[in-house]
Amino acid sequence: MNPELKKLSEVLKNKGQSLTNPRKLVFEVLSSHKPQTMNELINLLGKSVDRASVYRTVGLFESLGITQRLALGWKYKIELSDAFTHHHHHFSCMKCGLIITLQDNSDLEASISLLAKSQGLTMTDHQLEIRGLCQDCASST
Amino acid sequence: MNPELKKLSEVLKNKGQSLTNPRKLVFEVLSSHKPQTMNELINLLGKSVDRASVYRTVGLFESLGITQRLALGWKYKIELSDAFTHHHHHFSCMKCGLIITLQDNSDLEASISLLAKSQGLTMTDHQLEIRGLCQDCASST
DNA sequence: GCATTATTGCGACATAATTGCAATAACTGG
DNA sequence: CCAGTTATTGCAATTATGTCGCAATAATGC
Repeated sequence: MNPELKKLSEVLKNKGQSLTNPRKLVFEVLSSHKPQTMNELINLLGKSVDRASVYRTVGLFESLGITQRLALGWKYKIELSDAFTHHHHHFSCMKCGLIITLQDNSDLEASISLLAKSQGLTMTDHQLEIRGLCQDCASST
Repeated sequence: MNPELKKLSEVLKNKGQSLTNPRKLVFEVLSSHKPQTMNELINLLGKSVDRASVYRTVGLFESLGITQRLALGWKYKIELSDAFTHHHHHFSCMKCGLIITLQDNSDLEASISLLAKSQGLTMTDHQLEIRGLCQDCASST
């Protein structure tokens, strides 16, 4: 069992949830692909996991903090949460739809938590999407 | 005609689009309310604008840069774009659903554009959502 | 392994979004 | 300011997306 899957198994067990086949499959698709819309997820899984179960699994994963949903482009997408990947932000190319993962930046993170703190807000999470044109699209315009 | 509406009229005319009543109404609701989900928008407009026309209008507004959609909490919401309001970010309380508008912060904005630039990306737009607990919910826990 | 309990897949339902088309309203030139 | 032209609307039908109850099935603890 690969280490990622092992971690999933532990998280589930900790919360009194079982590691079922559909959950493994959903997790595997999420760990081997970029952020997915629900439909992409459902299509990738084909008939190996039922539509309803995909929704239920994603709902469970979200409530356990295994995945997070975020808005990219125009659709919301699902990706593994920071506990399974490294915290990052996203860039979406509005022309070709390319999504780029942007690595963490301490200045940025500091500004964000400062902003929350200055308003007396308790931040658990945040997400930033930068939209624009990727290098290829920008140069071919 | 109020100045906001005047601006809308100009933008539409510039793009060869007409200023129709439904478009005015949708715009008015958006300028006098916090970010709206499609359904909130549809309900607020009642039978004065048909469901389908609300979708079509929002689609048009988005393509012209009059509105932008953003994911807050778990739902998509529509708001006027930066050209009609001031640039800002959002905080969503994950307990009570409260949405707070966060005023611009130059450090933050600088970090964001730097991040994009360092990757050779052309940024046209960005959005940040901070999630957590508002003051009331944090203190009543 | 076997019993217990949670989870799944299926079909039915509910809600959200899109489309074709005839009726209507907005813009243009006179 | 009016009539002709063209885009836009409202309506009804359709499709897509998400949810639910329940019997069959699979996972866990012993």
